[in-house]
Amino acid sequence: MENYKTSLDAAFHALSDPTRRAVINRLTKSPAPVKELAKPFDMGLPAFLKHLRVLEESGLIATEKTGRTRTCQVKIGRLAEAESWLCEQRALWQARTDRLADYVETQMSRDTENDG
Amino acid sequence: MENYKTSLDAAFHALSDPTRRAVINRLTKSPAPVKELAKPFDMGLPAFLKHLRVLEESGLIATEKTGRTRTCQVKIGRLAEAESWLCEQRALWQARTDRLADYVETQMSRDTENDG
DNA sequence: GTGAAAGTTCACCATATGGCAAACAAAATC
DNA sequence: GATTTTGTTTGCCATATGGTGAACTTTCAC
Repeated sequence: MENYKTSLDAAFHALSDPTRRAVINRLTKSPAPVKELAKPFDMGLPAFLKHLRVLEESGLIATEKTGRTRTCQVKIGRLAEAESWLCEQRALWQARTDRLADYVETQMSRDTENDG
Repeated sequence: MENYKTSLDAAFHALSDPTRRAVINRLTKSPAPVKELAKPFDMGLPAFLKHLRVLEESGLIATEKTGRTRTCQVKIGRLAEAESWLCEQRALWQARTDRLADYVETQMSRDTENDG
């Protein structure tokens, strides 16, 4: 497995796979054991366990084994970190487009002055 | 290059690399040509171009060549799509924890009734 | 205590990723 | 028109990813 340096690397990587996103989506509704999580997917348990491990190592889910079943649940913090990063980028972009709109407006009113 | 089925696959994959996230961050401030974008990074142009292509194929940026320079800019829509997905998951999780809190509260008040 | 259930580990495979160096193309500059 | 600048293509490499089947462990139920 690759060593993702930052938590964002690992979180976004984990989210880039549809199986893993579906698992997250399922887990937002309630915690669940491995077998139930794996049921909707057309792949063997070993492959599915790899996905779970990617999710766990990214910090997007936590798992705990009691008896012979392993229960998984979402850790909302990591999800929120990723969301924050995206929000920040959108805010920066928005700030720029706002400044640009201001500038264009200023130019237009200046042109109007010159015309009048 | 892998064929990501959905735009979310491609977007999250693109965002899982620190170089590519840095490029997005830079581009939120203003469009820029390839060479300027590549300057902060300790890698050759060919490697950097691969990153740019991943970003472009994911729809997170658009590029246009005029003369010998290629100018890149953020496409905010894709960023917003990814953010929306995360927001949705958080909302689902929140809804559940709210229901859970309600339930616990109900149980507690019932217990109090039984106690009194 | 036998057997099924739920995970887990292992060895293996094809393909994708992320980097390099070198050669090339096209446009701007002198 | 020779040179530099900017980007592009090509071939190559090591490692990561996402899957498989087979063997194994532990726990639960009978």
